[in-house]
Amino acid sequence: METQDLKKAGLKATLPRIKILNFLEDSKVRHMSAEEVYKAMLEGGEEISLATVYRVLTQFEQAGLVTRHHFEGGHSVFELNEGEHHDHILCVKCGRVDEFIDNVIEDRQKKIAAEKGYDMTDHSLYIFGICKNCQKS
Amino acid sequence: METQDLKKAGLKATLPRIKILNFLEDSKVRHMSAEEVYKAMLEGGEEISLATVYRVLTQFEQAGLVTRHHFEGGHSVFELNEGEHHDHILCVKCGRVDEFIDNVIEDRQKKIAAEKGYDMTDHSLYIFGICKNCQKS
DNA sequence: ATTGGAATGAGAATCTTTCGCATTTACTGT
DNA sequence: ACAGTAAATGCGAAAGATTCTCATTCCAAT
Repeated sequence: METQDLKKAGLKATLPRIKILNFLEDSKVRHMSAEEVYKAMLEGGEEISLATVYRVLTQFEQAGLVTRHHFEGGHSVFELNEGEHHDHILCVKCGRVDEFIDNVIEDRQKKIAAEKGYDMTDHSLYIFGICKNCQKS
Repeated sequence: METQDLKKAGLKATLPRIKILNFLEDSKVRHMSAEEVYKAMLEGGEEISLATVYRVLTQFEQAGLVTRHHFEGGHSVFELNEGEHHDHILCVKCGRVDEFIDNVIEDRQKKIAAEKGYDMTDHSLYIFGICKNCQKS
């Protein structure tokens, strides 16, 4: 029940929040912009305002339910937090996204932050390249 | 002579481009938004249009003269390419930016790209944390 | 000096995201 | 179940960053 998840996260279980959370959980696509969530809701016959989608996604982010990624072109995409932390590798030609976890890198980052006198809170790592498919063409 | 640098980069040596390149080279600050470059030019008594600043910075990016970073809040900053590649660690409180290079991480990235079948072209790594100064307060 | 094509200036337009405020909704105690 | 209250939503307007349009100007090769 999503209601429980929301309350656990300290959020009132309102209809828009339940619908959006549901949608993110059911969606096959892992990275969605606010606009895409909004459109998908409308197509699903749900009445919702774009402003609310933004508000809810921001709240979800603060509550730790989703992660916001800043992509090119000045727009953000959101990703439901499930399973472990991971980083991304993406194809600059077709936009394909893969995920990976690498403990060596994770550890080095902590070490570097410490060396520089930082108390590390987070990090963001993207590898860009050309995926197997796009290399053929 | 900046004129040469521009021509080498395949760009016509126009006044706005020369002025902006000059400014980036002389500036103490390494990371500048288009708006900041624009304001600095105006204050320096140079007549220039904001649209041109954007155009020129984008061209510089394509020509490999500068690197564009996508920061929070949906705005970009530009950094003159000089010296070696490096990554960034930044303070989430005061916005301070430090730089670092770590060959262990660089190597792991190449390895990961290869494993996933990607031909790696680039990467982007940011560590976020609280800097020494901000930890006190 | 002349000229064709690229670059610029100015402001409008676009895109993403946020804000303000009137209305509605969800939780609390009755 | 019911009313009260604070929080959440919808809507359109607004903001901020970036891009576009097109008339004018500049560069560089002749």
